[in-house]
Amino acid sequence: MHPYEEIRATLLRRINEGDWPAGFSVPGEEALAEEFGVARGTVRRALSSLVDAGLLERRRRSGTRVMSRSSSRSVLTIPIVREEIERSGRRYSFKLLESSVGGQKLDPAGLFSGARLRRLLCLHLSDERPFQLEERLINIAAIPAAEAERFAEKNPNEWLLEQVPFPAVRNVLRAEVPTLDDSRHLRLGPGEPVFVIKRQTRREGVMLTATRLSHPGSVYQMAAETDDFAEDPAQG
Amino acid sequence: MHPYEEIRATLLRRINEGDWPAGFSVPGEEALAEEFGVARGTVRRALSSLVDAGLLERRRRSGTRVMSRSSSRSVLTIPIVREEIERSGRRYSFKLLESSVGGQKLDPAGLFSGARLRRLLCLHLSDERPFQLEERLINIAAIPAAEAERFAEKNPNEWLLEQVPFPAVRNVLRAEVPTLDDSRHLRLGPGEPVFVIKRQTRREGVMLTATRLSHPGSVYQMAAETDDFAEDPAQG
DNA sequence: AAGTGGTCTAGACCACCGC
DNA sequence: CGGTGGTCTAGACCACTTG
Repeated sequence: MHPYEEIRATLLRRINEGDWPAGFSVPGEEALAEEFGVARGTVRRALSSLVDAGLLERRRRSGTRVMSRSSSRSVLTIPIVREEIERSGRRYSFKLLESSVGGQKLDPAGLFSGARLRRLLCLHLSDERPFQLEERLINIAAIPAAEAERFAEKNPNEWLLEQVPFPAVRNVLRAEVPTLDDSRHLRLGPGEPVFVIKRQTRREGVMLTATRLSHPGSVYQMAAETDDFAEDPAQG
Repeated sequence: MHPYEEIRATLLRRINEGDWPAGFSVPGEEALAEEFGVARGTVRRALSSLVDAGLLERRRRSGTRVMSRSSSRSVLTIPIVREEIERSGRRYSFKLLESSVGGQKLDPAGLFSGARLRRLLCLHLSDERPFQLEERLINIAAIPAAEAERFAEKNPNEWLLEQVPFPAVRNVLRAEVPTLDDSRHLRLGPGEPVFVIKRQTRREGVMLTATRLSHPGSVYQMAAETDDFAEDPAQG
């Protein structure tokens, strides 16, 4: 175990066991470096890790303080539909149900401020069973190739990742009563809700896509963990 | 803008514009340091940031490569119920509905491997309207004070955060048909689904709590963003 | 065996901000 | 103004893994 890991673990223990309660003013970096017998950079690295995790807050001149935990940050890993299905041992396929090109009438919420848009409705299947219904708007000005693309081989999701591999993404998660399209295409049980992800992607401030993904509630779930959860295996 | 930020932005552009496609072998840290005219530590910092974001992968001896984006990692911020409600300008209150102490019969899934458990059923209200139903199991061996606590002033959530401020957390999110308890307490509309969070917390490998949180689907949603989303404001 | 990334050091200077 | 954290440097040595 490296020095910075031990220092991180020590500081974490002091916080979680109440030695350093919320609001406590942590010794300066120079002082900690002396206490642990390391260079300032090493103790800084341990502190940074705890700042990223939301346990500490640093401010110039006034020093480092223990945060009161008002929220926890978990990492939500959002897989690619096809890979998610194939990893579970099922066969993936998709159908393009609707496709059109247009302007503001496709974007009632005004997210794209009037740009020309490609609209797609696409169903993703797991072993021939409906798994995800995707309704997507793509900004043609930002991604010109989106106007003519047929989406015959590649699904819109993966095609877009080739155009812009790592956009900035925002997801909103909801439990909803199925829409008409949902009921038509997802083959839901009676009373079954849908798990909805509303996603926006941007690159350098320009809105690229807005998407609504709906899934049968009985077959879909997402997991989110704090960074330390995986490194902290349950005891047998 | 600091050198490491500019370097990060440059590398990001090379990846997103296809100069460095998935699988591409990035020049070594020494070479990049020379290209940008900085110390190796500085270029390393930019690389680390992209590794954390999932864009790059580093391996000793074989070098740094561009990842193919098989998933995206978003940060899910999970607020404290009371603060979430009060921030929206409403009045928070809660009711302890059921409370008991027992062993394995409370834990059919066997998560706690037979430990003595405290079980709570608790309703959280926003302006007197049901907002969240909480069913929680607490490991008494790990948190002895949980056996006798009355939860009269503080709700279980916040009381536990005083005992263990920063546990490791795993959340599973689902859209579900309401259970009997949900319908009884959440005052749901006809056909309205519930948004369910199943949460486990651990500290140093020991399971602390297992909780099911259910919310009326019509009033609840969660948001998850990539790190760069906030820094990348939409254009007017 | 060698070359890559991973860690650490000792020091310098800067930027912010509370006093 | 002074003291804190923030950035950067130049160099050393280590650890892993692949050829």
